[in-house]
Amino acid sequence: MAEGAPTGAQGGEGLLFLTDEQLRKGIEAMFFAYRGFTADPDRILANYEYGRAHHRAIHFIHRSPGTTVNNLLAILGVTKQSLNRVLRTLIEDGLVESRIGRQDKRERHLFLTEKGLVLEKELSEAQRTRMRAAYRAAGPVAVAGFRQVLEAMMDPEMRLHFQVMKDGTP
Amino acid sequence: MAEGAPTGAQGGEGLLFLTDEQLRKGIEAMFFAYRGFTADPDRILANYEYGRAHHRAIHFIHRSPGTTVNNLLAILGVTKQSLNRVLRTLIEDGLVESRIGRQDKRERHLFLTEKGLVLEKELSEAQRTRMRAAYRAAGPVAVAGFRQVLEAMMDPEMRLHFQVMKDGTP
DNA sequence: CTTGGAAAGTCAACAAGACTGACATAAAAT
DNA sequence: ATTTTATGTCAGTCTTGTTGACTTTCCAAG
Repeated sequence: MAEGAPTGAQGGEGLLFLTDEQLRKGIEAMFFAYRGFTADPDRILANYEYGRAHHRAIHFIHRSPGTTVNNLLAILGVTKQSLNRVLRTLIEDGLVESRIGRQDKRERHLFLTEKGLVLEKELSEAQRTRMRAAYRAAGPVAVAGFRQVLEAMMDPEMRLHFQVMKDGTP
Repeated sequence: MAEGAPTGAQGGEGLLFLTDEQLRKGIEAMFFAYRGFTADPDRILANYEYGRAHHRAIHFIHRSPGTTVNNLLAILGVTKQSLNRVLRTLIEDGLVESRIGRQDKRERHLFLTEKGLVLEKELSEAQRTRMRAAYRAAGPVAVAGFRQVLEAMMDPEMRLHFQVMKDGTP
């Protein structure tokens, strides 16, 4: 198949096509696609001397302005020390602003600055361009399936973070 | 999914639903799903003091027994120094066998040993189990779409590596 | 009001896994 | 005979992750 659509054994109820071969192809597809998925931002980040960790922080701060460090930790699944190093450089470089919480002054609320928004846009537009091309090539029905499988593949805890974000109310 | 499937604007020709919002959801879905995708093998590898790099080498050697180092380099997209470090430990530990080529004696052909096959099976079964659950939950049509979008997202060069592998003739 | 504990930050040390660059060896290709 | 290719290796660097120990701030419960 030049396409990855299970051809013959598919009609029934989605049992026959779950061969180890089919699953292995899915696994490799994830591997190769994720490489493509990160390739464009990685190239951009190299120009700024940042890495993927910076991109992730920028993405989720943009996604949920005012989010706390702890929130970010839960989403990113790294240690606070690791995140802190990244955040510190972003704050020093003036891409992220950290505001002490008004109710709880222990918390830091994170926002992108103008400069941060510029880099965010550069990164996300590169990534969206590839995603858009893939979506266009595959078509709407395929995209719906793509999203369904990805969501089913997440850890339940991550699925919550994801779903919360889906309706735009962080 | 609860939704994620573009509902209204989808019927037409797959243009209207490509909003930045939809694309951003796809980007986050990739991020969270890839985390789930690697979580189970990562846990297993930790017990053996191996990392993801070892898993990748094991996977592709299993996939294409007798593959050369150069082949592996092209597929994995890392430097030879990086791959060599991983291969060396796998060979030392008796998981991988390196045989000098018969036609071209410069080449090393790589094979999993019995021991290597055991770890490969443990890793791939964990990964397949998650993939199988996701496929079952989403259904065959979704799986076809999943594969289509992933393939469209790959770099063209990687797509070649992937397609070569799809028909079982490495 | 005092104290316990949570949230955040910091410092230090370390490891995996990527990178570059330089160099070595063997064998194939020219 | 020379060049190119395939592989391996040494040395050094960078990013990003880890643990562990410790401090500061501050909310909240006793």
